[in-house]
Amino acid sequence: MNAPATIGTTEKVADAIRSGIRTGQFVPGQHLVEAELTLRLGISRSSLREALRHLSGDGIVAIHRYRGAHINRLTRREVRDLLEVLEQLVRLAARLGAASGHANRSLMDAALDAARRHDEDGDHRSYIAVRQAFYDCLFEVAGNRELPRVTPLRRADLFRAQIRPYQTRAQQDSHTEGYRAIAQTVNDGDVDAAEAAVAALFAQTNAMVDELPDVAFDVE
Amino acid sequence: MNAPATIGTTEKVADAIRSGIRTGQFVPGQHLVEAELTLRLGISRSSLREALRHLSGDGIVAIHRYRGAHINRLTRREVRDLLEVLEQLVRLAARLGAASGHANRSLMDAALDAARRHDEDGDHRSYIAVRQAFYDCLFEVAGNRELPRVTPLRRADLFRAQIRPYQTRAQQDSHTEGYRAIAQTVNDGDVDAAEAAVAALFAQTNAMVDELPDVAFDVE
DNA sequence: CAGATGAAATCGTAGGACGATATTGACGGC
DNA sequence: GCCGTCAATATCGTCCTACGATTTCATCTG
Repeated sequence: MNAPATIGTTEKVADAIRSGIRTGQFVPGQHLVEAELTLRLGISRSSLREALRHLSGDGIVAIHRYRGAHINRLTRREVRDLLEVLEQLVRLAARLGAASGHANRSLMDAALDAARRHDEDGDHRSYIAVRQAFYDCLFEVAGNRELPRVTPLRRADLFRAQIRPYQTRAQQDSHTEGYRAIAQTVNDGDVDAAEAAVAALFAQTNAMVDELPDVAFDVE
Repeated sequence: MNAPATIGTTEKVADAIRSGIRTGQFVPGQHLVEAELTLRLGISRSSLREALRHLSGDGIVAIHRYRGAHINRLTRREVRDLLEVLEQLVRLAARLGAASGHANRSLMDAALDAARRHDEDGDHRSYIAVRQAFYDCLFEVAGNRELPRVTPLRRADLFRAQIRPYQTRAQQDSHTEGYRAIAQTVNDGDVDAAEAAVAALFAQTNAMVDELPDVAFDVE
C-alpha cells in the first residue's frame, strides 16, 4: 500500500489551500494571515504553520520572515522558466507512456470523458478537472513514480489562476484538444508523435504567454 | 534582492539534516525521534516539526502518522525512476547552458577546481563538494530559475548516501570526470555534445545501479 | 508458543506566552 | 504641503505545556 492510512490535519489544510487556489477562493498575491486562517479553517496555529511550510516547499506560497505568507504570484519570466521545465517532464511522461505499450485505454478514456464534460458545461471547474485527470492518468501510464513528485503542477496552477481572466474560451478548448491529442498518441504507442504532441501543446501555451498583458504577471 | 534577509530556525534545522545526510551523520532508514532531535539541535518541537514537514515535501524524510519521521531509503526502482527524471532535467540544464553562449568560464573553472581538490585528498566530503559546486554552476549558467527548484538533487543525496559503502574510488573518479566533460562541452557552447555528455554520465550511473547488491536498497 | 492485554513511548493537535520585526499613522521640521 | 522621525500596533517566530490518539513492546494467559 502506498496510500496513507489516515489523513492528518496538515494535509487537509494544505489541500484546502491548494484547491482554494484552483477554485479562485485564494488569489495569487493574496496575503495569508495566520490568525484569520486558523479561525476560518478551525485549526490551531501549529497545524497551519506546518501546512504553510509544506506549501512553501512546493513554491505555492512564499514566506517572508515577520511578514507572513502569501500566495505566490509569478512573473512572466518565472512562467517561462516553469513551462520550460514542465515541458521536459511531460515529454518524458508521454514518451514513457507511449513506450510502455500498456495498451491502457484508461488514459484516453479519461481524457475524452473529461473533454466531453468540458464541452458540455464549459465551466472553469471542469477545465480544472480535465487537467487533473489528464495528468494523473499520464503519470500512471508512464509508470515513473518520481515524475508526479517533481513535476511542478501545483505551481502551474498558480499560472492558471493568474491568466484565468485573460483566457478566452477558444484558448481553453484548444488546450483541451492538446490533451486529447497527447492521449491519443500515447495510447497508440507512437513515441515520436506523443512527444511532438506535447511540444505542440507547450508551443501554444508559450505563445499565449507572450501575448498576455503585463498585468497578468507579477512585476520584476 | 532575492536572498532572504535573515535565516530562520526552520531553515537552519532543515539544512542541518540535509547536510547531516551528506556527511553520514544521518543514514537513510534512520528513525527520527522528535524529543531526541529537539535536544540535539537545541530547538523547540514546533520548529522541528516545521522543518520535518518541509523535508518531507522534498522526499527526504517520510512521515507516518503516529509513527514519526525517518530518513527515506530508496528502493532500486525508486532510484531508477529518480535517475530517469534527473537526467532529463540535467539535459535541459546542459542544453540551456551551452546555448546561452554566456561564455562563462565559472562553470568549468569551478568544476575543474573541485575535481583537482578531489584528486588531491580523495575524501568523500570533497566529492560532495564537487557535486554541489558543479550543479550550482550548471544551474546558474542555464539561467532557468525553476530548474534548481524542481531538480531532485536532495533526493539524489539519499541515493549517494545509500551506495557510498559499495562505491569504489575508481567509480567516483569516473563520475567526477563525467562532470568535467559536461562542463567542458557546456563552456564550448556545443549543445549536442553537452547533452551527449550528460547522457553518458547517466548511462554510467544506471549501469552502476544495476550492479549494486540488493542490500544497498530498500526492500519492496 | 500464539494470541490477548496493558503499560510505556511517541506522535498530533491545541493553545498560551513573549520577544522580534514590519507596518502604519501621527507628529514636527522644512 | 511634503518628507523624515518616531511611537503604536499588528503580525510573526519561537518556545512551552498539555492531553488525547495511536503504535510499540513486554508481559501474561491459555
